[in-house]
Amino acid sequence: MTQARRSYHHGNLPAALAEAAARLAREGGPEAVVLREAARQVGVSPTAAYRHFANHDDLLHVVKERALRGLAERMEAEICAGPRLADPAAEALRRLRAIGLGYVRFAISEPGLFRTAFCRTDKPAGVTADPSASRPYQMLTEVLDELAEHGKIGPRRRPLAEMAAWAGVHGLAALLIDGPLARQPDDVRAAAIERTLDMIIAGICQAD
Amino acid sequence: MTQARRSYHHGNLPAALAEAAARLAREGGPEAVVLREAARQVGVSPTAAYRHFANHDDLLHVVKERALRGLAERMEAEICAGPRLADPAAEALRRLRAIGLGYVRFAISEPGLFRTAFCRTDKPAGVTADPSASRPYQMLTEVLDELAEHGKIGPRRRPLAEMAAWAGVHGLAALLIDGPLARQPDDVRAAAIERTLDMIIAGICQAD
DNA sequence: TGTACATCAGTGAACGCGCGTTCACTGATGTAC
DNA sequence: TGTACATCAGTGAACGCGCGTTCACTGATGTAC
Repeated sequence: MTQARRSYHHGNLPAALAEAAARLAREGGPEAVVLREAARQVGVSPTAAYRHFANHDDLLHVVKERALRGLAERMEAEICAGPRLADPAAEALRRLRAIGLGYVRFAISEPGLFRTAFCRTDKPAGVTADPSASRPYQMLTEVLDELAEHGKIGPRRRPLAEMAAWAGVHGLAALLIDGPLARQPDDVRAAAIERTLDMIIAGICQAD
Repeated sequence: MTQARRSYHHGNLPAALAEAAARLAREGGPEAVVLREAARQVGVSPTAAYRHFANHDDLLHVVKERALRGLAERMEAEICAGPRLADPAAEALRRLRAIGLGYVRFAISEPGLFRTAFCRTDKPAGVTADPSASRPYQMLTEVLDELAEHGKIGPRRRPLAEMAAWAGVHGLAALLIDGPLARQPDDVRAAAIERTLDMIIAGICQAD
């Protein structure tokens, strides 16, 4: 895989194991992250993994953080995909929608990783530990602040708007991956995404 | 447990096993639904379960349907909890909110069952199979139709409003059970619920 | 530059565990005459 | 009412499986003199 110098026995086992584990998560979700299988794929004995990871949960934890990073990147990418608007309020609205769209698109294109990003682990990770420290959450807060600044969100409605918006896209992702929207034709799915994003934006942007 | 006639060896093993399995799900979610443990709790050999359930997935499936029924009942109860309003549009709005509140309250009070209700099984169950056939979904559709009838929802916004509303409460439930709202103090959780329900209602009820 | 030694990444065999599932069976129940 | 028999709910032992994890080890790497 990596052409890094093979100075040591393997070269870079921790990274190789994490990558294999991430691949398992990608294909089968958090349940598929099996320490022995990751070692097998790397061509190493299971014991070797314990040189670099405390235990199975530690490995899963690493994959989880990686998945959260992937989600964040997708959201940022979606923001950058569209043209910046001149009107600052309109630009903030565009960004809010882009963030939501990135969230749900990541969930659709990488359901295994998405499920892993929000799976239960012993150690709390990323979002679960302190969401406000995570990059995507900061972007969301920023956008909502701007909307409030430009009068799109009433002062009394500003608090916890992050959670409301998050709930909307998270639920949408769940319905699309596992739920009733999973087996719907693509046009219905797309329409449901539009309708839900509309709901979120209209429901968030309200005077007091 | 049940004082039913002990006409047969056990009396009513299928029901007893389903009940035990439901108890496991209630306490530990879908992962905790273990066929051998259910048999153990009922005081019967694991083999006996196979007289009444095709396999493990079949048992889980039964618990899942049961959980979905519990969710539906909670939603109905929440509708009945409040006083009926004279104005039909206001009454429809009240019901919409009550349905959402019932959904999230069930998730909070019975997280294990809630997670089981939406867990993945081989056989598609209840909601997943055909949501429109389920009782709560019908209630939701009914309420939304009334709102559209009274001009609260524009005709072009009516389609897929069910999914948008569902996404909102489902995501909220997820954030409250596993996510960032799980470890927040009760007042924050309550405020987040209010804020999200407000968002859903305002976002659903819009003219074209 | 060469050698002795400490370090540490990886091995191989084994552990206990608990699961879902199957087998041939037992013994209680209900039924036909 | 009594008896022979079919039915079928439940037993007990065992299966293979794959997991996470631990043990004492080997052998390659880097380092001090």
